[in-house]
Amino acid sequence: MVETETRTRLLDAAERLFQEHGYGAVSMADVAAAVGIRKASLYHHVPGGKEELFIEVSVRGFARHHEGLTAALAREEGLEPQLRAASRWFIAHAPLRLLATLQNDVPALSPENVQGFGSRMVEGVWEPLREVFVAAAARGDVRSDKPDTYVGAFLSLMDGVTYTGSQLNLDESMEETADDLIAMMVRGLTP
Amino acid sequence: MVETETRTRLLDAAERLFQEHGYGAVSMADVAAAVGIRKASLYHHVPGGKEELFIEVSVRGFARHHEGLTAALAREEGLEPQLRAASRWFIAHAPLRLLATLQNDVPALSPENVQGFGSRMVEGVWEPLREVFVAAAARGDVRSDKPDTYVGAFLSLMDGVTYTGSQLNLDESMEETADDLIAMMVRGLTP
DNA sequence: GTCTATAAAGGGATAGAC
DNA sequence: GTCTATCCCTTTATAGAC
Repeated sequence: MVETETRTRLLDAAERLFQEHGYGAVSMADVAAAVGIRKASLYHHVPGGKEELFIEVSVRGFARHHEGLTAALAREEGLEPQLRAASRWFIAHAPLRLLATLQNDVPALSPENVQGFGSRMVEGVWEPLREVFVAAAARGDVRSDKPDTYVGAFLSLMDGVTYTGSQLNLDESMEETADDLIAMMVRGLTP
Repeated sequence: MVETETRTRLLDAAERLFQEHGYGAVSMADVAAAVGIRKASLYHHVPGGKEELFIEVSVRGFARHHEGLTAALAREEGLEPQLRAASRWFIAHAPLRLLATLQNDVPALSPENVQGFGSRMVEGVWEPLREVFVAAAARGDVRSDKPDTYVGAFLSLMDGVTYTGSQLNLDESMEETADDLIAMMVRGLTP
């Protein structure tokens, strides 16, 4: 799988479209138009067609998330600072669309690709965050030790932030909203 | 808009399918098969076609949410009990799919229907929950008064619970997970 | 109210010339 | 590597008989 210049542009364009509209709503013609070539030419770079294109883009994206998230988390200490760092990473690479992708796009894939997608997602974003909550629990910073529940919660909240932030523009920035939610997670709404 | 018997069965079947697979993934043939009639016959009951069907189902669903949610909230006092009651309502009528619907399905609708969908959603689920947080703030039960942020947070968390709960089965029930998340929201992760 | 038949459009994918 | 042309299938929706 050689990485030619056009192929990279193709993946970039497809990634942007999939992220903005979702897998099902993007046609190969849309991708081709974004790259500036004809639909049929896409199949030279991605013989497996649309599904391969989506998987390719997803794998690349999760690898980037793994790298960036891990680095961002390593720079901070303590639960709240680490979650804030993670939020900044997600906001800078928004929108996450994790729930929507899992519910709408993934079921359309072949079983092997569903599995591949899932494991890449776990490695790329779930595991790094899981370690944050596990470490916090080990320090006695969290009341009950349910790291997976909390990772799910954090990702749901980030999904919500990047969506509502980009749509209804409240008078807060996404970063401020994220900080509010993280404060809520860590310290609670009760004064 | 007379409510014949078949029409109701049609709406019920469509609602189940849309909720399970999303608007885009459900074809009129799927709906027809679920009802037990031919595709073309659907257009007798819903002349506006697929989009009208989706709107009809959504409006009915949000009205039901408004009724049930309001009643459930009125039975409880205090932030945490009210949120637990709301979670029970959503779990019993799962899955919510709110984020996925907003991101994947709604953009495919006509502008008027987008607006209609949005306002029904606000009236049906957002407003009732908003009042909970407003009241809690008035009682001094929440640190900072950002009801909309918290409604968004709560709904994101509920979306996550009903999804992960129905997929990866952790050893907890959806209700238990919801209680964990509500405790997190209200009292925070810090011991 | 439900049916068969069919139109019309769009989607993914391939063949083969250049 | 990219093009034009085309195939094949699915989907929404309509026409008109019963």
